[in-house]
Formats: sequence, C-alpha cells, structure tokens
Amino acid sequence: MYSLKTAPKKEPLRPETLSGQFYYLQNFHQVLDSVEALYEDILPPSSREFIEHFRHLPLDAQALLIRLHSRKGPIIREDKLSYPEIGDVAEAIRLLADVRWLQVNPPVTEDYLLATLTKAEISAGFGVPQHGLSRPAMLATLHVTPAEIYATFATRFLLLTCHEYLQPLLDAFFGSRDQDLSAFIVSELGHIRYPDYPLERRSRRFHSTGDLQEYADLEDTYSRYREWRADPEAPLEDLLELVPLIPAIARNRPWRYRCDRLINRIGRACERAGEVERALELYAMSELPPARERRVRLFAATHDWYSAYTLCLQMQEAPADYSERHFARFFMPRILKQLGLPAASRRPAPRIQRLEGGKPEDRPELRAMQALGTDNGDWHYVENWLFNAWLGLWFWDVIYSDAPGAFTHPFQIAPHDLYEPGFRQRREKLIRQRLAMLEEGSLSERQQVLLETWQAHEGKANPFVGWYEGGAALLEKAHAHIPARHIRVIAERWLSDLRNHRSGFPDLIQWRHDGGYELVEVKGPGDQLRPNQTAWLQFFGEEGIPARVVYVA
DNA sequence: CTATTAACTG
DNA sequence: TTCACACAATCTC
DNA sequence: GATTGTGTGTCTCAGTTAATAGGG
Ligand SMILES: [Mn+2]
Ligand SMILES: [Mn+2]
Repeated sequence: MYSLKTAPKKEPLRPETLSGQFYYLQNFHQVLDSVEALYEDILPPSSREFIEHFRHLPLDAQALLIRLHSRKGPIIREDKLSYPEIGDVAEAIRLLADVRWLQVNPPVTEDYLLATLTKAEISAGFGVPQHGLSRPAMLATLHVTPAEIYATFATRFLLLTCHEYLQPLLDAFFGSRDQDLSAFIVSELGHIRYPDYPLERRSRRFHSTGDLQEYADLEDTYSRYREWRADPEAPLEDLLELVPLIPAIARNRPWRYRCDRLINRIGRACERAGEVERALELYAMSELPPARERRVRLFAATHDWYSAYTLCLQMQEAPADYSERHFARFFMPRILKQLGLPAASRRPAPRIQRLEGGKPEDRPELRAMQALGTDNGDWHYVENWLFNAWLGLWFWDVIYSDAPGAFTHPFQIAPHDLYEPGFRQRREKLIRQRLAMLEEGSLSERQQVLLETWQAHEGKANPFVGWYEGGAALLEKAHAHIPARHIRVIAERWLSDLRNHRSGFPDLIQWRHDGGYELVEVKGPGDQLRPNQTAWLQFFGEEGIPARVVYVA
C-alpha cells in the first residue's frame, strides 16, 4: 500500500505548531487524539493504520484531505479548489493518491462527473443547447461516457476513497452522525453555546470493534433508505435489498431505537407497495411502536382475526407505551366482534366544551383564549414549552451529571442516553434527591433555584428549555400557581419516558385569580386529540390536575 | 436581467 | 431532520 | 368516523458566492 517513495517520515506532524489558518486541521487532530485516548484498543485496524499514516503525512496533504472531506462531493474538481494556505495542492494530491486515499479521474458513472459541470460547460463541451432548458432536460438529451468527459475538460476530477477509515473515527468521536467537524467552528464562533458537563472521566459509548461496525452499518443503511425515499422513481426492490444489511438486532444497544425505526419505515413502505408478508416480517423484527399496531392492523385487514386477537391481547396486557395502550383499547372490541366474543362496554366519550368567538382567521388557540375570557385569570399559550422548561431547569444538574457513556465530546446538547431506556436508573440517586426537593423548603427558596438555574444557563443549547423573552416570568407564575405535588407527579411521568412524554401537553394555561390554574387543550374543526394528548389528559384526571378540552367552532 | 437556491466558509 | 398541526382524499360502518 | 397521506411552518450558525430558474 505504501511505496518507499512515500514512506512515512520519521516525525509525525505536531498539531500544536499549526497556525490559525489550519484551524480545520487542528480540529481534526483533536478528533484523532480524543478517539485514540478513549477507544484505542477497539478501533478497526484499518482506522488505526489510517491515523498512524495520516500523522506522518506532510502538512499540505493532511490539510487537503480534511478540506476535501468537508466538501459535498463525491466528485470534486481540482480547478475548483482555492486554498491559499495549502502551498502545493498538486503535490498534496499526488501524496494522497499514492496512499490510495484519493483517486484521480476515478472510474465512476458519468452522472457523478456531470454533476460537477455547469450547464454552460456541458453545452460548450458537448454541443448540446442550454437555452430554455432546465438542467434535467438538458442532461436527458446528452449521452457521454466518463472517458469523453475526462478527455474534454482540462481539470482533474477527484474522489476521496478513505471514507471507510475516516467514518469510524468520526462515529467514535461524536457517537452519532448528526454532527460533523463544523461543530468545532460553530462552537468556537459562539453560535452555539453548549452546557457544561464532566468530560474528565469519559466512559465509552462503544464497547467493541463490532459495536462500531454495527453502528456504521446501521447509519449507512439509514442513509441509503433516505436516498430511496427521496427518489419517487426508485423501485421497491432497491429498498428490499437493504433489509439484510440492517444489523442483526442488537438488544440493549444504544442504537436499538434507530434500528427499529428504520425497520418500521421500510415495513411501512412495503405496506404501501402491497407487500403485506414482507411488512409483517419486518414489523416482527421491531420492538418499537407502531410495529405491533401495524401487525394487528394487517392481520385484521387480511381477516386473520385469531392472530390479530393474540397480538392485540399482548399489547393490552403489556403496552410498550401510551400509543399501544390507546390502540389496544379501541381496536380490541372490533376484533372481539369478528370472533363472536362479547366486547367490553365502550368508555364514555369525554365531555367537550364548545366555544364560539375570536377572529376566524386567527389560530384556534388564540380564538379560544379570546372566547374563554379573562374573568378568572389570564391565559397563556404555552403548549409543551412550560412543563419541559420547568422540568428541564429543575433537573438541569441531573441531566448534565456524569453517567456511563453519557458524555464523550465537548459539543453535546444532551447526554447520549437521554432518550434511551435506563436513563433514570443510571441517575436514580440524584433524581430522587431532586424530586424530594420539590416538596421541601419554602416556595420562595424553590423559586430561587429555578431562577438561578435560568440565569446561569440562559442561551445554552439543551433539549428542554427554550430561552424565550419573558420565559422566566412565566415559570415563576407556574411555580406559584401549580402545587408541588402536581409538579412532582408530572415529573415522575415525564422522567419515565422523556422521548414520548415531552409532548402532548395542553395548549393553554390560566393563572387563576384564586391562586390556582387550569390547563386547556384547544381543538379546531378537523383536529382531534392525539394519543399523547389523551394520555396526559387521562393522567391529569387521575391525579386531580385541572385540565379540559375545548372545541372552537 | 433578477430572484432563489445550493455550496462553501470560518 | 423533526416535530406539531391543518386539511384533503379515501374507505368503512 | 377512521385512516392515510400531504402540505406547511418551524427550526436549522450566519454570511458570501456562484449557478440556476424563470420572467421580460
Ligand atoms: Mn397544540
Ligand atoms: Mn390543540
């Protein structure tokens, strides 16, 4: 792989000697150092080799590789490179090509090459008219081979081929694919301020080379699924090819959720294409709702009432979440009827208040506020913001406390395991303390805690607190009007499933003159309660928390 | 020719 | 990419 | 009424540049 001529120099590049214009290379070296420190023994051998050889490349070659990696690609034209800080780009290209991390004029199909050419260039190069034609229309009439393109244009076409070595390093560093090297810049420029959390004793999110491989396979398959979705012409067969690529189900792995979500989405696509058997197979692999609901519906649609009954019964007795509980409750009577079994009596429909008033062009929530009037107190349109902000502040220190595998790099908005099962269990002691604090001390002391937390962290990126103007005042009101017991039981339910229980709160809240409060969910015509809203409303009813639904005509 | 969009940058 | 929502089309009861 | 799918607004870090679409 490495010829003598390009054999590594003895001394690796020392990133601390880099000047500011190589900021992006400094950042990448930080990634390498961090990943080596945390995951040295489980990195794939090819990635370890990559690191070793990368460190020994000359500065220009290192810099060019990272510059190219930050481009969209996949094909990049040499004549479009303008990097004054890199002295000899041609030499850097030669070095990268020598170690096979880069291909010059690679054997790819012509569409990748054409994507780098402008309409004017294509027109001039191949004599096709460009005026009045959209790009797709122009390309439709054009038939050229890659060889012809290479012969026609003077520039070289570059393709990075080190993705398979580089990606595991970035996966290991970020722990997910939703961030890239731009996180360094965005943070440095102050566009995003991250919360403070402990990084001194980092613990691993990946525990073996297999873990890293499995996660990479999942994400690669996921992006192929997204490509399939984006193309309306793509045949179902292309999608079905992905199914065997989905990693063997990794129970208790952090990426189980993403895995099951991908399975559910492919299953849904199969349903739309009429591939019921395929869909059933896929859903059977997934534990994530609505997999079981879809199976019950498909059994029902094919009149397999016995299978529908068996599965629906399992859902009823051990619902994975509110949506399964909700579905089993309303769908079971239908199945029982088909089987000739007696159905339990229907629950009475909740009483709904109908309101009229407000300007018809306004949003239903605003119309309801006007119609409800302010005789008993002011209304505020807070929806999910209020309780998430309140609880997000109260549990701020818990969320950003040390926990196994929670924090691995400096650009995290939340702990990696925020929405994973076991989030509470891993922080049980602290959570109990914070819950107990809710009903200890004086009202003003607790209010002080909230306000100080707001002031200390205002503006920092986080999953729950939106730092809106006037938000702190609303939270003070909430603290004064909502009894501590109400907050505590809401907190318990919120903590039990942060992903699902962070939404579904009622639209409006009223601070009543009598010191109390009331929650109101507004429904306009054509809108109905969603399962997560029903779940909270039912919970509020059980706990004696004042909440109702109003319908705006 | 102008408005919109995508890519790129720090 | 992700929601939360409004609304339309289609089918079933 | 139930179900499913679609579109919309919101939110993406902010600012510059080049390419494209589309109208006159
Ligand atoms: Mn709402
Ligand atoms: Mn509503």
